[in-house]
This record gives sequence, structure tokens and C-alpha cells, in this order.
Amino acid sequence: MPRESKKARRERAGTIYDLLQEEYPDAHCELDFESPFQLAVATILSAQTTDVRVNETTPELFRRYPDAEALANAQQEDVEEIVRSTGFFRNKAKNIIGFARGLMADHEGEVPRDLHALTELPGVGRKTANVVLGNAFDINEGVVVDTHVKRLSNRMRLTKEDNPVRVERDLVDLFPRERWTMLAHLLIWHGRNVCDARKPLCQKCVVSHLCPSSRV
DNA sequence: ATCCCGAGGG
DNA sequence: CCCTCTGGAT
Repeated sequence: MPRESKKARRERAGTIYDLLQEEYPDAHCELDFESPFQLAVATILSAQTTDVRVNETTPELFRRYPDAEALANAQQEDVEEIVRSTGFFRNKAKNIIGFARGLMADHEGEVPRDLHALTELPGVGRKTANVVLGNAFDINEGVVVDTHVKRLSNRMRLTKEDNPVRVERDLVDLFPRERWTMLAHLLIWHGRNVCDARKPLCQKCVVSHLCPSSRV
């Protein structure tokens, strides 16, 4: 089996995208939010946790701390109690308060529409920044690479990299910019519903014929 | 590389 | 019990 050419991989990637979009026409960000600030906070909380669990904690969190000014003045113990069930709760409470204070100090309480400015803020890495830019501002700055995107990209051999930054570099090279945000949603939905981490349901997978890891 | 750290599934 | 869930900081 010869090494797949760049052109062939781009075509395969495009077909995978089309089939997944057909399968998940309503794929979207499943975190509940009403502002860029709320999406950023919810995304920080979503580390190593299901979005369902995040959505259980954020109504109370945003009721008490609806914006950066309120959260910047919060007591850490109060925030810890609200976000406890998301795991890593001490770090997450510290991070979202630090994030709010950073917004107040450097951005007049508003979330910047800039990847570098975002990643300078406490608790915000490249993944979180890409989520905010793509889903709060409709800016296709990069591809969100989370645990699902990394796993599926490797299984489908859209990349051979393990480092998330390198995975993203391969993905932005394979897909046109206007597809970057939706690509992550499609891979995440497929990862949750079919291409499970432990027991992938290759029999139910609409792209199994394009996947080198398929066991069908 | 390691720490943070909760909940649900198999 | 072990693994996984939209990671980031040190």
C-alpha cells in the first residue's frame, strides 16, 4: 500500500466532511451560553468533563456572576462550590476568576476577538480560544483540537501527530478555512455517538469505508 | 512529564 | 477496578 498523496488525502477528507455533515446536519456547540464571556467560562470548565455536566453548573454560576465584573469580584470558595462537579474544581474556579480579572484589567471586561490576546488570559489555551472565536464570533481562526478531534483524526489518518498543535496544523492544511469550526463539531458529534474512545461502532459509521482503522 | 480532580460507564 | 470526558499550567 503506497503512501497516500496529499491530493488523495484532501479528497478523502472532503468526502468524510460531506458524509458527516449529512449525518449530523444540526451539529453545533452544545455548551449553553448567552454571551462570549459565558462561552469562554463554560469552555474553561469543560476540560476533561462532559458538556452536559458543565451545563448543569453554569445556570447557577451565571445567575450569580453574569459578567466579567461580577466574576472578577467573586470569592473563590463560592465559585468552587458551584463548579465542584465538573472536576478540577479548585483550578477551574481559580482560572475562571483569573480570566474575569484579566478581562477587566486588559480588555474593559470584554472578550477579545484575537487568538493571541485570548491565550494570554488565565486558563485559556489554544483549544479554548478556538472554541470562543469560532462559536461566539464566527471567526475561523483554527480548528478546535480536543480529545475527540485528536482521536478521530488519528483513526481516520488525517494526521499521524499526537501533539494537538501539530494535529491542528495538519487539519487546517486538509480543510478549507470556512469549514474549520464545523469540522470540529462534526468530529466531536461522531466521536460521541459512533467513534467511541473505547468501543468504536464501525458497523454504524458512515465513513468506515474511508477509515484505515475501520474494523468492518 | 506531572498535577489538578469529579462523575459515569463497562 | 480502569478509562474517559470539548485542557491548561508548571
